Amino acid sequence: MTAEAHETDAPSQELVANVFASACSSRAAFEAVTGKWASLVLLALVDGPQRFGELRRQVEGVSEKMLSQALHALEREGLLTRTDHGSRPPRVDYALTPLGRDIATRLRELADLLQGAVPDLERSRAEYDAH
Amino acid sequence: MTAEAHETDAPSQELVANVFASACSSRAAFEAVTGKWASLVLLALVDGPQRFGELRRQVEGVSEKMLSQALHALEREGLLTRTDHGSRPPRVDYALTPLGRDIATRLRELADLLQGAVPDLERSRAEYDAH
DNA sequence: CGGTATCCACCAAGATACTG
DNA sequence: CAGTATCTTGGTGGATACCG
Repeated sequence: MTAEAHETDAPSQELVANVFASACSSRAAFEAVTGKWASLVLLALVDGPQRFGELRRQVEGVSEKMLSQALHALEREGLLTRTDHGSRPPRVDYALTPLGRDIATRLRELADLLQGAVPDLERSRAEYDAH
Repeated sequence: MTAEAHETDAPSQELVANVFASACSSRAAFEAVTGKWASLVLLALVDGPQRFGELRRQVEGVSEKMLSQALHALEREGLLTRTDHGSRPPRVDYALTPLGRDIATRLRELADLLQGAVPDLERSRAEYDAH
């Protein structure tokens, strides 16, 4: 199903996509994009293409397996492209597509917001934990 | 640690927060915010406060347990407030804080982007799956 | 360098039942 | 209505080893 139909017997699809609907494609894409590692990978690529190893080093804590999975998933969604130069030693570059760039830009804003709010966040947590 | 220190023996903290650093508070907040259910809850509250049951119905597929956990986590981060009216029958409202609203707004933009890109996403997936 | 394959531990999360 | 408690399982993701 391309978009959500809230009318019975709707003749055309494409009425309105809805992230809240568990069957909507945008919900799946949203979950893919906001995934633990996928979001950080998108973030890392905002400033330009990167190689596998560069990404691995930049995204602290990611394993090769998880990075590989995240890259495949994002490529599948059409958010990034994989370019194998077929050289020795091997060189593979990952770059954002236009859609990927749009999304990554929003994630960047989100991250900037949170980075700037670190003192607030820590105060709030401490207060909550103190009951 | 409040922010990341990339110099050895840095005398003051607060240099620069970095989502890529696994020990940075902003990374934890980022993961909390982009969590599967938390992000949808924030999204649902953009248009105003909601009750537990309303959220449960709007966020399709969420269980009471997961919703409860997500709400507690977001309250801890200071992104939403819980208001118990202490009445019978019980009524509890959840509303975004200013910071929560900022974050939810970015998530809204992200969701809008993805909802509008549904046809692209589905085409890309189909092409990828066909090898 | 840029990955894949396999094994396995752990925990996120669903189902269910119960309470104020 | 607004949750909490307990149990159970399947998938996530880390560790390790190996391949082009």
